[in-house]
Amino acid sequence: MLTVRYVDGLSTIRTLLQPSIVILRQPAAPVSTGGCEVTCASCNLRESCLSGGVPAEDLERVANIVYTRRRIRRGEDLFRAGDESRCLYAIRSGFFKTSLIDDDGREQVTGFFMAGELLGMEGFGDSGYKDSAIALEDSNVCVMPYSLIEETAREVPSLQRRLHAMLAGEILRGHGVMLLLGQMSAEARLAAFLINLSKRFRCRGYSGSSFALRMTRADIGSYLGLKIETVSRLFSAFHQDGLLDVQYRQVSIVDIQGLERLLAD
Amino acid sequence: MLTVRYVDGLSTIRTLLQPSIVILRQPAAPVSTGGCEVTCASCNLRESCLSGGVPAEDLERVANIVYTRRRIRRGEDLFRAGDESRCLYAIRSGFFKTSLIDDDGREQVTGFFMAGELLGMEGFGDSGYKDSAIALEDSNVCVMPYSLIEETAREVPSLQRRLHAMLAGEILRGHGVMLLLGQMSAEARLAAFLINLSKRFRCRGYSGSSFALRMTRADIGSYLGLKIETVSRLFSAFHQDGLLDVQYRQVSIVDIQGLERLLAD
DNA sequence: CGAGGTGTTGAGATTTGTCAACCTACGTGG
DNA sequence: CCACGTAGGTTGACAAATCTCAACACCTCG
Repeated sequence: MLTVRYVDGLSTIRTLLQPSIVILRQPAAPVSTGGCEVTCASCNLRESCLSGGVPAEDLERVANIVYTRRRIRRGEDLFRAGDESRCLYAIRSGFFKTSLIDDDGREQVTGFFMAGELLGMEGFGDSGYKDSAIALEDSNVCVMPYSLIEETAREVPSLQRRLHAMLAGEILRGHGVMLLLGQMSAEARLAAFLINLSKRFRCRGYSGSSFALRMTRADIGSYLGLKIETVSRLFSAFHQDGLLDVQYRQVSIVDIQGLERLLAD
Repeated sequence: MLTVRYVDGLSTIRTLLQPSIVILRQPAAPVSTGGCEVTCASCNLRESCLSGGVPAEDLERVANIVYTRRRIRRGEDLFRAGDESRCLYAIRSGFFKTSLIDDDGREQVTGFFMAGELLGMEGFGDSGYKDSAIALEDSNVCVMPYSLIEETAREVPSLQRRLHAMLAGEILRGHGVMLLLGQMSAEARLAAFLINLSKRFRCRGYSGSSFALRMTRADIGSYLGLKIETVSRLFSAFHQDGLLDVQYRQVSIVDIQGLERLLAD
């Protein structure tokens, strides 16, 4: 069974649809979003998204994978551990965190995701989601059922390659976080985190030196394996050392090279 | 370009082959390994491997993905960061670690892999391997070029599903390690590690309570984000607390429930 | 405009790391 | 087959990093 949720006004409604065959019959015409037609071909996030590297002639087939779009308000979840929905999500706008909660109630934030990035890759396969994705600001996503992706990937090799590359990239990102958590000092972890955010904002055309953090100190701490007091103290220390200006969530990187030097610790 | 290595006697020879077209022409008949014909259908690791869940009628097609087999001696690498070989490996026998080395020379062991498990999933996609896989004992692997896997996956949906499930599973495994590194005490990390090893040995028909560690304390420490002295002290403490018997690499779990209680710390 | 969530700072405790000495097993070569 | 060298493993004393607990400040949102 495939569960698709959509947001209708204030309430999140879960609707149980027929399995894939129904979805495969969807005409999948460009979905109108507030009167503005959007397809992959006209999306400025195309290259960083699932359609990246897919030649123009296959773009329409890829665009048809987008079964619908969803708006998620800040604080709401896109999916949650145990959900039966079997979809991949492309972030059109907004910001998310994903996290895993273990039997003893400990939360590990496993990643932060922004526009053009994919969410829900870990749910591919039989077992459904084991983690949750929560919007840290009002967001829009393209909803792509696994079944449709797989059907299309069988017929469009460039999409298949891209999908595999994205999955492999997510595995590698995980390895990088392991290295961060396993080998780096608290100072180096926060520096790496800020440098990474900075780069990702810059790639999207935003300022890489001045940005607002979308997450709390608790989220940062969980992601970096540190307590919030430690995170807070490190922000203060970086500020004192002239590496950045911080005012709550507003961060301006003053000395990026200074931050990079900290990575070695 | 696709690089395939094979072991011939004592030396590892790198042979540059033509790209995928050559490989696709391989007859891929059952490869003889020391006089014993092996295919996926007759392999007792089939269900945990890439062919898991693939119905009998498709098994031959999946078996044909195995381009060759390789023997890796203890200490040798199966692949290394920067290698151009683009293959997935199924471990037929033996034991491996994978690790990532950063610019400052820090090594993070990202996983330990045993018979029936896949290696090299993170290399799918364009960028090649960024990490290395090193044999911790003499090992045998099935070599499956990505190009062949992808071609077959387009035609055999059950294989495609399985592949995606394996990739997603590897992403999730990474999230679990993040939780371990980010939230758990040293004690809990080692306990979790031993419990995990125990389960995996048991699944393979070996004793889950008594086994030989294939890796050094340094490998364990790197994987768990701890120094070797800490790992060593924890082994001694577990021994003193009657949780296990340890003699260097030989471990016998005496009180598995006691170990499980430690997970909460 | 007030309450609760979020963030900061300090003092002291705890965990883990560092450095150093030493022990043990293994495998290599004589 | 034995001896020896070396890699791997253990233990202790001490240092350092990070956490804990507690008090308080700020800011945002209803």
